Amino acid sequence: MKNQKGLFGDDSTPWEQDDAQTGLVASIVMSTGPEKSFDYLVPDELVGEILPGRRVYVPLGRSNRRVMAYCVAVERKEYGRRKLKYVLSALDQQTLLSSQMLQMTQWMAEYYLASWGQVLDAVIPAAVRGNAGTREVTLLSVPREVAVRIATIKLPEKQHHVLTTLAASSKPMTPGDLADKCRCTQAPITGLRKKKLIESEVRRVSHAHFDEIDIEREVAKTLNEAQSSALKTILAQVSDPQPKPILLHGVTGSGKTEVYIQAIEHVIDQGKQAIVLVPEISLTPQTKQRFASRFDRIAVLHSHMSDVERHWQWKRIASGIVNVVVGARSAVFAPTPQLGMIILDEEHDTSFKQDSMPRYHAREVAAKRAEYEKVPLILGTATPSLETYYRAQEGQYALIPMPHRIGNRPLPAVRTVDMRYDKTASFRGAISRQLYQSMKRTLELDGQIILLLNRRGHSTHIQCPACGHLVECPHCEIPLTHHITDGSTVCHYCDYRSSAPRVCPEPTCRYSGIRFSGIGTQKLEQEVKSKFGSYPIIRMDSDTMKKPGSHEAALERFRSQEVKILVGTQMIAKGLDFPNVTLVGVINADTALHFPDVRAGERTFQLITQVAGRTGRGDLGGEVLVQTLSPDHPAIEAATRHDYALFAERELPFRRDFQMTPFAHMVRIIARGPTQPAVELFMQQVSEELTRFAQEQGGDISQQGPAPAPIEKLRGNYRYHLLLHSFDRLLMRAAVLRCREKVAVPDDVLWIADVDPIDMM
DNA sequence: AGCACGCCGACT
DNA sequence: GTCGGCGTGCTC
Repeated sequence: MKNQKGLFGDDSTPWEQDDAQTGLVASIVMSTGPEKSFDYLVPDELVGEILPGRRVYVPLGRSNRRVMAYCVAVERKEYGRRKLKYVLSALDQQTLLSSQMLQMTQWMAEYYLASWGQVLDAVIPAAVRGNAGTREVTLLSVPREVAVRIATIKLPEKQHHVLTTLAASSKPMTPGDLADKCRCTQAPITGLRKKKLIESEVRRVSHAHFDEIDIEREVAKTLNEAQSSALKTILAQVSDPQPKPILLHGVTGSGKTEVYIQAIEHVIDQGKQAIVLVPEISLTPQTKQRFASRFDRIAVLHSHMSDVERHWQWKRIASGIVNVVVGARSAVFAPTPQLGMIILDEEHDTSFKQDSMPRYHAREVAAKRAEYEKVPLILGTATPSLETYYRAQEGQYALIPMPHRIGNRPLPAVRTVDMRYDKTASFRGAISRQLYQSMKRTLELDGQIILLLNRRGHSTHIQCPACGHLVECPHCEIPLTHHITDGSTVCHYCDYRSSAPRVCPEPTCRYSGIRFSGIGTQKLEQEVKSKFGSYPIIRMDSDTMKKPGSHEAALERFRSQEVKILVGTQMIAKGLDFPNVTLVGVINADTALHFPDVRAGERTFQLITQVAGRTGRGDLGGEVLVQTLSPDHPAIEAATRHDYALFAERELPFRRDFQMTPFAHMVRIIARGPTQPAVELFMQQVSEELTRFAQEQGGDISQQGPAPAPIEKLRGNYRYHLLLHSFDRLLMRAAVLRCREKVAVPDDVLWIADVDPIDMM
């Protein structure tokens, strides 16, 4: 290309051009590079091809290098005296994003401090962007005016045969197919194309085909009174022009899924689609089948899908063929053309939060999408997140309580086992005498047992085994982390440091055996084997469940009752429905409780409640034993009583006082790099800039840290973090943006801002 | 993110 | 004189 300046007419400086110009202007955003949006002119020949929600190529910079970008708006408007370049070409022949999706992604970019383009990259699967499983083909057809006079055209024999064959075909053909059918080479075809008797079109076609899941049909179940009433409330929102999100707060086993299914049936009757979001781990065949047995034309999206299939499913959904989309987190972006409802099951589940940029929470994104599409969002759970519960309390969300199980089955009795006294009884294992006896009794009655142990490698808090006293930071009330190497303790929130106590600091106790404890599932498995060697046992944790399909296989062995005892981490706490499970044992309820995390109590409550819900589902009843060193902890106590309201009542004031969710907004800043001092210094500078900004603005932003992250070193990188709290979201956002602008980042340091953080490690 | 520009030191 | 190091700033 020659002198690019010439492209823009004259080279006069802006102040020489008085009149503002008008034209068709496309706003575009890039996924990489500058974050702001750019304006380009749409050339006449591309009008109708350059549309919002499609990708385009544009020239950028002095060298006019060709970059890919998303078109987010097209508008005929005055663009002042600026010189605008022209869009080069369109990349997509179809629109990838509806206007609501564009709005929603713009909101995501603003809220999660990401660039719009980066969000769009996360929303459109790479498989779709790359047109996986398709290829370009040339399709030949006979123009109408040629077809009518075909008999009158004088042609060599071969060409005539080819032309009549093609004209007789109902569909356009590829050159290869046509040649095969006419038993000739490409030569006559090329001849006809040259004579303009055959026209060609280049199109992208998919060669992929996947069979629909063929599953036994199931008929609708009759709803009980609570379910019918829930359905009625939901349907009222469906017909509301401005529907509210709904919290379906139903205890484990209250029959929420059947309510979802019947609500979806109504949505489908209206010719609309529903999206069902489930936690990552729940995408096991059971969930799949539950929905597939009730709906035709369902798309199940899961993480182990090939690019080709993902693209194929995306296209199917976009075409409107699919009635129901079931999937994890990212299914919230499913391109349903006429969305009628979003359901988010197990609303409290942390796997709805994305752990890479943009770090969105599917629940929040779903709420936004539902708002823009004017459809109801149904949040179902037995243990709502406090964020959702608080919104329901405030009337922002509608609330449907379902406090009883189906068939009025009682919730299982939950008993705590106070582990503080086992030490004196010269007992050293992970299984207390009470639990041992219950297990023995259960096995004798041919029942099944689930043992939960939430082992984490770094559960290095210090707790007195005699009195249960926990060593906490004097400033944050967060458990101090014990460093075995140098005998020190650190608060990973505010960096308070002291040396590890030799005796229990509790004046009435002073026990000299104070230590940090930790036992993993592997060790537990051994202990169970030595005690109940004659019974088959299976262990499920991330170590034993690495192979794809192993999860399903393990659960099948348990379902068939071949295996009597299931030992595992929190992956076994969710959604399993085995009527023969009559005993659940929580080996150490305190592991989640003493995480250096603002939600530690909430997590503990949820975990115990959810795992307790795995029993008492059949006619045999069920019992739950919770082993703990802190039986009086509010979260554990509330969980043993199945009393969510009690838990919330105690936890919310604490959250308010400490300026935490759901009252205040939080942003966690994490930096990492291969050299510890560089990361530490950088975070110091970030912290100073934040303080300066807050002072300058006279706003209230509180800071915890910087401190080394609980996982101080990960894959060779030192990690530091810093937690911001504020009631003013926009102020805090501005503070982070200021740091991005002002604080110089060393080459080997990487940092990110996590909005509404969940993972504090 | 790229890429040009530009302002310094080392070389034919 | 000019080749090339990478710090700075802009890209519709």
